[in-house]
Formats: sequence, structure tokens, C-alpha cells
Amino acid sequence: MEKYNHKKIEKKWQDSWDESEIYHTKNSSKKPKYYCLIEFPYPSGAGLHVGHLRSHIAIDIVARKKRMNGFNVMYPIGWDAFGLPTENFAIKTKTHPKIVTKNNIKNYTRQIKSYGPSFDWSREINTTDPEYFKWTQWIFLKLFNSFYDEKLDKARPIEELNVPNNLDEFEKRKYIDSHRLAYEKEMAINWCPSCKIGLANEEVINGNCERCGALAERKVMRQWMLKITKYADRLIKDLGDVDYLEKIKTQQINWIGKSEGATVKFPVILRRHDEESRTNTQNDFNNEIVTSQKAPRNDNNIVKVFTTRPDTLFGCTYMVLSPEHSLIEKYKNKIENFSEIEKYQKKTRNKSDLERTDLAKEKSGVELKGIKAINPVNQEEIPIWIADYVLSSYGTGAIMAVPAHDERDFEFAKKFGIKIREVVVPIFKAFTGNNVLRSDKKTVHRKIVIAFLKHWKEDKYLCLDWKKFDWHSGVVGGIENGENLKEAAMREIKEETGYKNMKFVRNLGSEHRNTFFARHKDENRYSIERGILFELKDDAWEKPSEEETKNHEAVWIEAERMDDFLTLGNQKLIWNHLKGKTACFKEDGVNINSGFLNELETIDAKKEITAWLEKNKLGKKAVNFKLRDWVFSRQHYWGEPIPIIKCEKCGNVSLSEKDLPLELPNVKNYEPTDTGESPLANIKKWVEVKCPVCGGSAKRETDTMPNWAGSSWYFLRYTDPNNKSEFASKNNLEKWMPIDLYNGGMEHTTLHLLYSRFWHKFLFDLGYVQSAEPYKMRRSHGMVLSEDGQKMSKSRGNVVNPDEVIGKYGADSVRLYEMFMGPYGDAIPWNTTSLIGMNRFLERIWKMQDKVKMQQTSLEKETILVATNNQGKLKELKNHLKNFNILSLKDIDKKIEEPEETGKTFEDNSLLKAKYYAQETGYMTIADDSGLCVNALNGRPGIFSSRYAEGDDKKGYIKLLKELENASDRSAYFKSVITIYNPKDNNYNQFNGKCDGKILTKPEGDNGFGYDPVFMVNNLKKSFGLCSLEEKNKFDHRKKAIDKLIKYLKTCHPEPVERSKIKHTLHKTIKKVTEDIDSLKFNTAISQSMILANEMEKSKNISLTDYKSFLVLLSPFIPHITEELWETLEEEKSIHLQSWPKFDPKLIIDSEITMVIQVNGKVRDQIKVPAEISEDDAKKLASESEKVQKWIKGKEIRKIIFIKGKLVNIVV
RNA sequence: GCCGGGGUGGCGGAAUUGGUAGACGCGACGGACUUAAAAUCCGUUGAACUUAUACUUCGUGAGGGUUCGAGUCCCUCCCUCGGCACCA
Repeated sequence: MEKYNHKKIEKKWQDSWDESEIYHTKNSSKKPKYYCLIEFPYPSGAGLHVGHLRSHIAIDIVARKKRMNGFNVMYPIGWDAFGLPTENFAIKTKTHPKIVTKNNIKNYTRQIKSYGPSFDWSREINTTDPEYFKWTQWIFLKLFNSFYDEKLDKARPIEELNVPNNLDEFEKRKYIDSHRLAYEKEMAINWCPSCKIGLANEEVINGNCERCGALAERKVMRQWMLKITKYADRLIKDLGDVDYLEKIKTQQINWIGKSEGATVKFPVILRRHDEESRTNTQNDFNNEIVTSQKAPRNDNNIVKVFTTRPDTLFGCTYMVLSPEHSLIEKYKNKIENFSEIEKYQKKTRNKSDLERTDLAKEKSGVELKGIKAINPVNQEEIPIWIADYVLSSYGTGAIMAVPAHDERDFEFAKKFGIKIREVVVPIFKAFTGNNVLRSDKKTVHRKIVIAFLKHWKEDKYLCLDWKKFDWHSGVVGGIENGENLKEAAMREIKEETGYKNMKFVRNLGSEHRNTFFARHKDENRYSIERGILFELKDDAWEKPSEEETKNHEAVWIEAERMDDFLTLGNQKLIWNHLKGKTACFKEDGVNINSGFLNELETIDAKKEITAWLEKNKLGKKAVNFKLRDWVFSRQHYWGEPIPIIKCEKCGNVSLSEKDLPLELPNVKNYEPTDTGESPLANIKKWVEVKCPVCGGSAKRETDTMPNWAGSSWYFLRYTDPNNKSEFASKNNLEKWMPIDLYNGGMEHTTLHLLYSRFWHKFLFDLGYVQSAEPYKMRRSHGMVLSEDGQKMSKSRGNVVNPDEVIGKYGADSVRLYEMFMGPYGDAIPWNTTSLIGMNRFLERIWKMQDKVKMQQTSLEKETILVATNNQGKLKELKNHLKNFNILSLKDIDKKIEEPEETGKTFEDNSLLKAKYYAQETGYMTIADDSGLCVNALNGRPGIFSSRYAEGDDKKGYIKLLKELENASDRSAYFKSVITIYNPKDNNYNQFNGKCDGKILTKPEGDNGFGYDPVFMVNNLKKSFGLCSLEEKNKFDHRKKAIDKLIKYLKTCHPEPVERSKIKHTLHKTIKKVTEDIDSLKFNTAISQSMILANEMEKSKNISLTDYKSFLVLLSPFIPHITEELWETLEEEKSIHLQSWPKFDPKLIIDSEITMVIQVNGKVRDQIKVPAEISEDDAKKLASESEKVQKWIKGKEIRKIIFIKGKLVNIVV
């Protein structure tokens, strides 16, 4: 045996696979399809990262296994090659990006091939190839030429848009343009003032320019946008139909950020600042409402806001506009402090996103003096402010501020002394335990006071300990008629605690609600509760009456213990008020100070107010999303040109399909311009064109598409990569889509994944693809960290180079290591010493072949019994099986009675027969299938050959011929089954030879002999036919079966004793590896394979069949070494074309198990027992155990727990 | 702040969903082979106690609870990683 040399074998097999094209996927296959996909790599100059390998290899393993499972697998690869890194590298090295890309792809291809993934290279695609991006541009034009039909909830061609007919040409165009799914908009983008270039969000690192480090600014520029927001709802909803990792779904849902609420219209009125009725600058809650009688109802003077809490409308005490809001410009002349406003606007405009969204910073804003808004629900005049905490890009760019119930508004109002009005109070409800409301009891409404009584000297408080109910509270009591809060509290304190002299300090919070079942009164309570604080003046005390104190006891609790002591939510709330730990109340509750909404719970209040708004035409139910439209322009060279021509007369004109692809001009200067325009803008020859509509002079759009464009549909192109007339044929799309498994990084969850789902839905709407969702399943790999546990990066210098480790340890070692390093989805640090361990494992597998080979050569001629006396048949088999001693029944000394057949099918009977003879004689036995025609004629399937027809068989044959004449259904198939039974491992094999057969007629002049009449089976229904010898040979089913048999016998030999144990482990391993690959748990699949390898290694001999199964199981993980070993076994076809092993459930069951005996849950002994041990036996054995005796002696056995197949637990 | 994933030996990580915690691998230690080293092979390897591979106790971020039995379930808290972040 040669030494294992990965260098020698890996290249050899990679070339061989390439040459034999074994991974090329046919569109025409009849097998079920399986489309698995990794995100196609971006070919950068840095080359592949070991992180790429992790996902490529993982999905490769799935692909290989699925192929062996009989699927027609497509596992394609391509290049996502447009984009900045290449452009930057090109500028730096003064090389054309095309050339940079070509070189990078070459390098990537070499690298990828070096670890042997089973990619189908015949489908390779490249986003920068004009043949490819032609279709990217085509899809863009489809978007440009479509609108979203809200009623049908789908995109439709723009020609079908209903355009109001009272518009002039210009307005009409404007109308249409505003409905296109691809449209233009003035947008603030990130701008680097030093590089003078627009930056993509990805290029802004912590607010700074990625290249030069300068602070990025905002610059407003015209941008192409895609209306992904139209799909927001569907992008959430359809997640219900796909199998993505839960965290991916959540992240997408959060990113899209759907919120439901209402829009509310606020009229705006003019009001000179000095005329203002009154400004309330106090912060305590003021419920007085100043209303305006002059609220105009004119839509021109309306500000719309979006809110998720319309129920708090009565609490809206001011309004805030984003600094960019259009109202400001409209009221320019009416705003008294306009210069101040402008100053503020300018300040925010110059702020970067980072500064503006810095949460730590204090709220800022300016009031618009001279105008007021009217709260439509109560006609209150409220101030209007602008502040940068309101974003122009979300909702309507304006908010109704409810400082009492929104933290941001609260903070703002406090800072600027704006009125705060509380309109929602908490409501407490018990959901568990015995305080839950009971429907069978009456409900009593009460006003309650909760009083805390501070000690006269120390920092402690008088509380009640309700012994029977595990309640801890302050002094609690009802407010009786004619009493006020203070009076009621003082009376209760006296009655319940006996203390007499106290002084009022302050009220605590407002009136919250509390609902519960009051056990001590046996009734439901709905109480309106308010807290109050007193301080005792002295210790004057009088014993309270028994009646008052029977349920509870007054106790003094130190202030710091109060948090732990108080058990009820309402008590804690009041205590927090006492400690001043109050925040604004953001949760749901019950409305107060809200007119017709009073006493409604939030959920009902929302419904009520929304209905009211709709009725009065002051607002309506509305949904808003955080998701923004997709900024689709890049001011760069290396991207797909946007195929639009801008004509002054005709506006934006799309290129016609026949002019696609619109290629990039091949020029030398592709560096960014000073103006922030795309470098293409400088290329006059390319830019200046004739308008395709009017023929006048026009200009090309010079922006290019973002990197995300090409990757938004590439998986569709794989299905038909060379199609010249369509992006992919309908047939191929139908055949391959949707993708069964799509793997990619978590970093693409909110961009690529969302974008591509959007494009796919769009194409679906227009009928170009057949499914609403492109990916059936989405999984994600974890990062490979550097050895020090940090992210690998060039600057840290901790990058592991795949070329290096593959060169040193081999592709198989690296593959195995990357899969074994830890759970597939987790980030795991790289560790080269562990990788060496994998190499060791491969060496051990390599060495195992010796044990297998020795087996083969030492194989003695084995005896096989053919359970027949038919000499013709014996002769035939002897002829084929020269390496065996063949015996017939005549050669057996012992007289054996033919068994009664009881099986239902021919296979069953055949098995029973073989088994019977095998057990009687101890020989491996082939069942005799001749003579079965007699049985067959009784309605059972079988095979008959005239060559062997003698005696009774002949009679049967004649009978058969007679039946043939009357048979109506003559379509059938031939079937031949040979059963071999091996008594040594109690195992059998059946070899089927099957071929389809048409009705075959009895040839002219046939006397029935000299031809093969064949008994044919069709789903156990009888039908018969005859065929000529010639035809018989054509369908030589028998030969097929015999060939299989011979193949089996060649590899089948006497088994060592360890065999059964290995077989047991082998089948357990088959099960585990099969299931683990399906659920991407590669690490545990490998671990189980190692257990099997350890066992095989320890045994003296390894059976060839076991070894083969072992190799096949590992072949997806380590394709090179297994292929090499497979070849040495003189197999003709590649290991990767074998079928996946199946496990036998019977072989997995243990006959004997180790049962654990516990005493009080602690393991005290372990005994070996039969797996099927009965409960009584197990318990008996357990208590007899010596070790256990020690623990239970002299103790009373309370009970014994028995878990089948696991343990016995004795409780003493 | 919100959402999501985690916390298990010296390290990467297992544990059939409530049933022997630490599989498998790495590392370390001891031994065999060798003139020697590497490689390979054999053994040991959670901690404590111990002459002991015996016995026992402790042990899955912390504290409490449910259970015959908890890494797994419930409550409170701490730490950590990832995503979002003034989204009204």
C-alpha cells in the first residue's frame, strides 16, 4: 500500500471529474429535481476566504448526498462581479476593471476547483457579461414600465394605468412617471467632501468615508429609486410559506417594520404669537383645554400625521414637523421666527445620519411662531414645533406629540416646558393564580386609596401583610360616600393599624385601575385606585378592632426592602411613584381625560377613535412601514448602465429591448468626477445620443446600477444560462424553481435577500416566473473567525489563506475540518492543530484498506446451496459462479421436506424458501424459483422458464398456455427475482431483474416449446403473454438479476465475529449521517463516522460491504480520498454515482441495554438487561442490586419509577 | 432601549427535547517503538477526597422554583454575541 498522498490523488480526481462531467446537470432528466445554491462569490483581488469554503462545502455535501439519493441536482456557480472593490483596485493599479475581473475570476476558479466542490461549471454565469446584464437591464426596464395596482395588489404594465384625462401632456407624463416602479427622486446621499464622491451606505464606516476617513456629509442628488415599499406587506406575509431560519424571518420582519395605526388631520391656523391665550410652562399635569372656535376645515391648511396610538389623541399637546416638512415653506411668510427656523434647518441638514440619530444627544427643536394647529378631537390650539427627532422619511414627516405616553415626546416636552396631559392609566389584571376574575361572581366597582405611612424617625413604612393570600400591600381601603381621598386614607390607617397622628405629604400617581377576584370578599373587583403618602408624627397608638385586623397584620418595612416585599403590581407602581421612579406610561391601559373615550381600554379606544376620525373625515386607519424605497443609482463606472435616455422634450425614454445590452463605453478614464456625477457623464461620445422618440438631441442616463442588481435574479439565469432570447425559458424555470435550499450569510438578510424576493415577486406579477417566492428554504452559515477569535481581516493580518492550508493538508482535510469545527450556523475560531487531527483521521481510513484487502485474498471458496434439483438451472449458475462450490438439493445428505409457502408475494415465498433451506443446512442458499408457475397459476406472481420445465412444471406450463388464450389484459412486465440467504449474519438479498414488456403474441407454428413463455405480473393482477426467444433476449431480465447476484457474491464472504457489532454501528451511523446531512448538522455526522471508524479499526477484519458503505457515507465530505479508495476496490463507476446507503431499522435496535439504577435520582448502579425487559423484572433486578441495597437498606421505598429502555429510579 | 442567539472541561463542541452530563476531535500527561526526535500505537485526562482504576461529594453563568429526576421547563438577575436603533 502506498502512503496517503493528497497531492497526488486530489488533482487526479478533480481533473477526472471535470473531464467526465459527472456533475453536469441535465435539464431533461426524469429524476426529481433538487436545486441548491450558495450565494455566488464576488471575485475580489484578495482571493477566497476560508469562510467561503464553509458554505460551499456544506452545500456541496448536501448536493452530493441528494444526487446519491436519486435526485437530479443542480449546484451552480457564477460571479457577482460588478462593484466597488474592483473599481477601486482598477483605479489604484490603472488596470481596466474588465481585466481585473477576468484575472480575479481565473484565480477564484482555480481556488474553488482546488477543494473539489461538485459545481456544474457548464452553467457558470458572470454579472458583468453583456449577455447576462442585458437581462438585468431588461428587468429594470420592466420595472420602469410598470405600476403597482393597489386593488389587485400586483404590478401591471404601465400601458394599463388609468390616467386622468383632464391632464395636459406634461402633467400626464408626470402622473405616469410618478406611478412607475422605477422612478427618479431628489434624495440625500452620503457624500465625502474630501474624495468628492457619493458613497454607498456600505462605504460609510461609522459615519466616515471608507477610503479617506473624512466625515461623510449629506448631499441631495437625483437618484433612481425602486418601489420596493409597494411589496412591503407581501414580503412579510409570504414569509409564512417558506422555510427560513426563524431569525432570518424576524430580521426581515423587523427591517420592513410594519406598524398599524391611523392618520390624523390637524388643521393649521394663523395666530400671532403675542395673541396666544396662554402658554403653560408648568410640568405638572394640566387638564384644562383651551379650545379654538376658529378652526378652519380646509384641506389646504392641513397637516397629516401618522400615529400608532390614535387612542391618545386627547393627550396630544403639541405637534412636531420634521425640519424638511413642506408646510414650513408654505407658511414661510406667516412664521414670525422664520430666520431662526432656517438656522435650525441648516443645522440639521449638515448633520450626518450618525449625529442625527445619536440617541445620547439631547432633544432639540424650534417652535413655529405665528401658526398653531388644532387638535381635531377637542379643538384645542396646540403649538407646532420642528425637531430633528422627527424624520421626514417616515410616515408623513410630522407627528402628534403625546408627551404623557411617548418617551421622546415626554423628554422634549420636559425640556421645552410644554404641557403634558395624561390620558391613559395602567390597568392591572391577574392572568394566573387565584386572583383571576371569575365569571361566576358579581363585579363590584370601588374607589380605593392605597396609603403608605412613613415612620416618624426612621426610613421605614407601615405595610399590611395579608397572611392568607400572600399579598403584601400598603394600607388599603375603600373611599366611602362623602369622603375625599385624604380623609378615607386617614380613616383606614387608624382603623387598620391603630396609628393616630399623621400628616399628609402628597398624592402618588394618578388613578389607575385594578381588576381581580377578591377572595376575602368572594367577589370580583374593579377598583379605581390612587396612592397617597403620609408621615406619622409620633407613636400614639390604639389597638385596632379584631374585625379590622383578622386578615392582615401591620408591619414596618425598611425602605430598601420594599421592592422585594411588595408582591402586587399596583402596589409596586405606587411605591415607584413614591420613590420618584416614574417614567411616562407607554403601555396599554384605560383612557381618562378623553371625552368619549373615557374608561375604554386601549384596544377599544383605538377602534372607537379611528371610527370617529373616519366618520368626521379627520383621518383614517393606516399602515406604515420602516422599509424605504431602494436607492438604485450609483455614481460609479463599474456597474450596469441604466438603459434610459433623457430627452428634454420627451422626458425619460427607455431603450428598446433590441438595443440591449447597453454596454459600458470602453474608455480609459473611469475615475470619479468632481461633481459627484458618475464618471460616465464625462464621456461625451457615449452620453450624447438622439432621442429614440422625437429624434432630438438627448443624453443617456449616466448613473449605473448597484451591485445588488445582478444578484437579484442570477439564480433564474442558472436554469438557462445560454438563452439568447429570454432571461430563461419558461420550461426551465418551471422545472427548477423554486430553489430547494439557499445558503448565505446573515449579512445579506435585509438587503440581497429582500431585494431578490422583491424582484422575483415583480417578475411573478408579470407572469415571467411561476412562484411567488424564489427560495423554499434559506439557511445560514456561521463565520470562520481567526485563531484568536476575532474577525479575519487583512488589516489585522490574521487571515487564513485557503491555498496554503489546502496545499499543506489537502482538500479533504480542510473540507472535513471546516465541517467538523462546530455547529454549521455558529461562528467558530479557526484552529490549525484541529485541522491536523482531521488529516490523521484520513490516514487511518487510508490504512484500513489493508484489513479489507487481506480479507479478500484470504477468501476461501465458499459453498452455496441452490435449492433445486433442476440440473439445467444448476449448470447455468455453476457456469456463472465459478469461484464457489455449488450444491444442489441432491448433494445434501439430509432429507429436507419442502416447506409450505405462506408469503403473500413471490419475493416473500422465495425468501421463505431460501431461509428455510439455509437454516436447515447452514449454507448460503439461493432459492429455487423454478416450478413456481404452478403456484403462479393460483394467482401468485412468479417466473417460468420452459428450459427447466419438467414433470409437474410441464403440467403447469400446459395449464398456463390454456389460460393465455383467454387472457384479456396482455400488457405486463417481466420480472425475475433471485433470493439469496446467508445464515451467518441472518441476512438476505434479493436481486430483481425487471423490464417493461408489451403484449407479446404466440408466434406462428409455436408448439409451446423452444420459446420462453413468461408469466407476467402487473400489480399482482394476472395477465399472460408469450414472447419469442429473440424478444426475450431483448428484455433479458434474468441476466440482469444474475449479474447482480454475481456482483454481490463476489463481495460476500465469511464474516468475523465482530461483524454484527460493526454492522450495528454501521447502520446507526447510516441513520445519523443521513439525518444530520439533511438538517445541516455536519459536525455530529462526522463524529458518528469517527465512532464507526474507531470500531472498524479495532476489529481484525473489515468486511468489504461494510467498508464500502463506510466510504460511500463519507464520500460527500471527503470526495477525493474516498474516490481513490473506491477505485482500488476495482469498482467501475465513480463512488459519487453510487446510491446512498439505507439503514435497516432492525439492525439499529440493541438487544441488550445498560439500564441505569437510580436511588432518589442519583445513579447508583448500571446493569445489563435485555432491551425488552418488563417493568416488573426491571424493578426486581434493580432492588436486588448489591450497590443499590446499600442505599435502600433500612429505608422505606416510596415508589419505583421505570422508564423503558433507560432506567429504574427508586425513591426512598 | 428593542428584537434574536448564546453562556457546558485547558480548547472546538456532544447530549435522542425532562432520564448515565462532558460523545467526537484538539491539547496535555504517562507508556511502547527509536541511538534520539518526529510520526505511529496503547493508556489516562471535569474538580475535590484518596495509596487506589475503590467509595463518596461537588459540578452545565448566578440565585430561586417545579419534578422521583433539570444542561434541558418556570421566575429573577448577570455576562456575551448578532441585528435594529428618535420608525411616532
